Amino acid sequence: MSPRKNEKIQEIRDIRQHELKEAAIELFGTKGYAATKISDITNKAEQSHGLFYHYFKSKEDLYVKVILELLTVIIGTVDQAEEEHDSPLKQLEWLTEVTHSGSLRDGVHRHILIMQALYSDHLTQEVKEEIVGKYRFMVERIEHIIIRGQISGEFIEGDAEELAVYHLSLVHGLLLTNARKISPIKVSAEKVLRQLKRHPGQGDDQ
Amino acid sequence: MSPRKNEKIQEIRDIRQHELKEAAIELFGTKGYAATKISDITNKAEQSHGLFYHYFKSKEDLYVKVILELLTVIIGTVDQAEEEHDSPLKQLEWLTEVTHSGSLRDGVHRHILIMQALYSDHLTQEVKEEIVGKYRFMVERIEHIIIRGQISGEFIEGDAEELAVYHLSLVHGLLLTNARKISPIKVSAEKVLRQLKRHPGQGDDQ
DNA sequence: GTCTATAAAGGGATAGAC
DNA sequence: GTCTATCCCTTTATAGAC
Repeated sequence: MSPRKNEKIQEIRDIRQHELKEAAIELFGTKGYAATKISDITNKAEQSHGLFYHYFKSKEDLYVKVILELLTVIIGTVDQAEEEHDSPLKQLEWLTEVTHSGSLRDGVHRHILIMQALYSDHLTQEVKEEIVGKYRFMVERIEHIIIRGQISGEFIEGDAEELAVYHLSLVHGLLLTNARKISPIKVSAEKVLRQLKRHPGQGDDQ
Repeated sequence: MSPRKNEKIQEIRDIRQHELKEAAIELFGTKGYAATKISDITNKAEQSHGLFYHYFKSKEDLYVKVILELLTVIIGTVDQAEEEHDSPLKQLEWLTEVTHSGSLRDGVHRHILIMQALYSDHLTQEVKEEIVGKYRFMVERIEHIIIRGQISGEFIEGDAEELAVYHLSLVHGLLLTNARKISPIKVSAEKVLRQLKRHPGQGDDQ
């Protein structure tokens, strides 16, 4: 078998796996893990049922791989926010916008999926810990941005961890609210950051 | 059969049904609808598997009944907030506290369950509309409280519907964050209402 | 009203042909 | 690498005895 041939085969493998992952993200994110059937995933990815098991050991295998990849991407987004913007306020504004952007396919399902994963109880202890660890790391990064914002005077005073929880809870709550189409609103980063931003003119002892 | 006897039988029916509903609320709320087995419910309620079908037509039947009842209870809580407190700010503070109170069993699972129901897609159109209708009614009630708070000058200006969505999203996001035990915090109504409360001293043109 | 046993269906996973 | 057919376990739902 020529090296050229191997390359081609590897390319096909990558494409098929990617198709399944993309389908899975949307389905897991909307229906949840338990309610999503293998056949739902393969149908959406336009593959046969059997082929699934050529690429993933099991439904849970795919699930865990997808979650961990998404967490890595999200952490990468935090990196990007810190690289591309100077002020902590601008960093969180940009992050918030990115999180809510991409009409469905992009950011939203991915974040919803992470939330569900953190909340689910069907994973083994080890896997769960790996996921929680990555998530915690992300929260800590937000926390540090908030601390720098407090020092610069852009953000209100208070326990940074608690403020991070309030901020992320609002972001995630809005994602869920917009995911179901009941009272969808255009999320604005400025409005999200209302609860974190310092109001000039009061207690300005900087 | 004496009337006394019928009463007794009815009482047993009510108790059994209630036990199943309570168990279902906790399980649906933590594991989700699809992942919850009938046997999970009957085990928790300490009943036999078969008895379930003596009280409910199906798993979905129980689910729908529970959701609709919970929505009625939540709307009743909004009524209570308006009866027992005068100022819109106090009303929302009280509601927020009540929602996050009751260490697990009480409020929290119930609200999480509602959120999941609004977001799920396995229900028939009619049932879904009934649920969404009740939920919308609740959101409108919050909206009206916000409008009154804007008139009284307690709340910031802006589209009341949008403000209601931000408020409820934060409340729900915090419920979810606290439900998984990753970074649990003591939710304070005052902090939740930071994003809604007017800051004295700026634009005070009342 | 309550239980155990069983039927019926659904869906995850595998086998084997192409 | 891909597909169809099938296995088999899990879970919903029913039957029938007590």
